[in-house]
Amino acid sequence: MLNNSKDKQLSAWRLYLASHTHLTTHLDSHLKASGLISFDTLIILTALIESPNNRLRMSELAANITFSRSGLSRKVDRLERAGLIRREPAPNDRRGWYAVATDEGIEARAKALSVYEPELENVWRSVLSEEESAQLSALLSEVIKRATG
Amino acid sequence: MLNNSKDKQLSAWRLYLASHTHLTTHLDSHLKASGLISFDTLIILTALIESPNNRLRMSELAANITFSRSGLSRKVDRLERAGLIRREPAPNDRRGWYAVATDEGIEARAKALSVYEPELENVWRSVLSEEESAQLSALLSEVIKRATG
DNA sequence: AAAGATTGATCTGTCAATCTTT
DNA sequence: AAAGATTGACAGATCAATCTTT
Repeated sequence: MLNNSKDKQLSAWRLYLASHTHLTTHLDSHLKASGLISFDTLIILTALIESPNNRLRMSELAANITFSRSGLSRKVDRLERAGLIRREPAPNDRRGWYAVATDEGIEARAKALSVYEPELENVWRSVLSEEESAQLSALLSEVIKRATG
Repeated sequence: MLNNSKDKQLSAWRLYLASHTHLTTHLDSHLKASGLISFDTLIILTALIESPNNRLRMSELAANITFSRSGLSRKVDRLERAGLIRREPAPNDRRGWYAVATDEGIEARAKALSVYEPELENVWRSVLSEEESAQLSALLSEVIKRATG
């Protein structure tokens, strides 16, 4: 009864969700326990720092991120108060703003990565061999490509 | 420079996160657009309904779920107000409570599944072949097994 | 004292409405 | 009128403190 293709998909999906929850909560708690920036903040700073001049328009940043536009405004507010990001007006469009990673933000991200990356490597290595990891990457790239293409 | 095993892991991880965000937001918006229970509620009701007598101790439910214990209390409050769940005292331990899915909750879950499952099947089929899906399931079961075992 | 669960205070997220510029 | 972004009002999540029972 549980053998048809639909149920296979449903159980694959459940595994997917369960593994995601497990891994993210583990990694996130490691960051918090070390008194570092949160995972969300890490993602935002990374998006900025990987862009030219450490900056992205609010709308571009929102597109990279899970948050709604208004949620992002508030998140950037907080990060600005914390000194990790600053806002700059867009030169050619007076409606627009850039979010820019500050030096402090760049440093905070580097510190977080120095905890996060080894731990990610640890966790990942403890659950998948290098070959399996490559297999998984290949599958997921296909997922992304077909989902967005 | 991006060829060592650590960077492979990091990029696999990014793909994993990106695909998760993409798929969950898509599916969740489908539920909301249909005026049905949220995805979180679906997960909670499913956990209850798959347990004996449609019930689980609060602490057991919390273990199945992302939420913190206090977060779960509040969520169950709301679901109780909505009539989808009721609380019953545990017979042998007067500290404890069961969360029990009501008939209305069982029905609401069935309705949500009738939207969610076909859409999940749609999405999943559009991004992975049946063989790929089986491969992914196999990999993820290993992840879960090794992460929790 | 520890376990099961809830509550108070506070922070974060979201929707709809708003403001400014195009 | 539409695009870029923020704000007000409210719902949801989280931490620590609390209460009850073991």
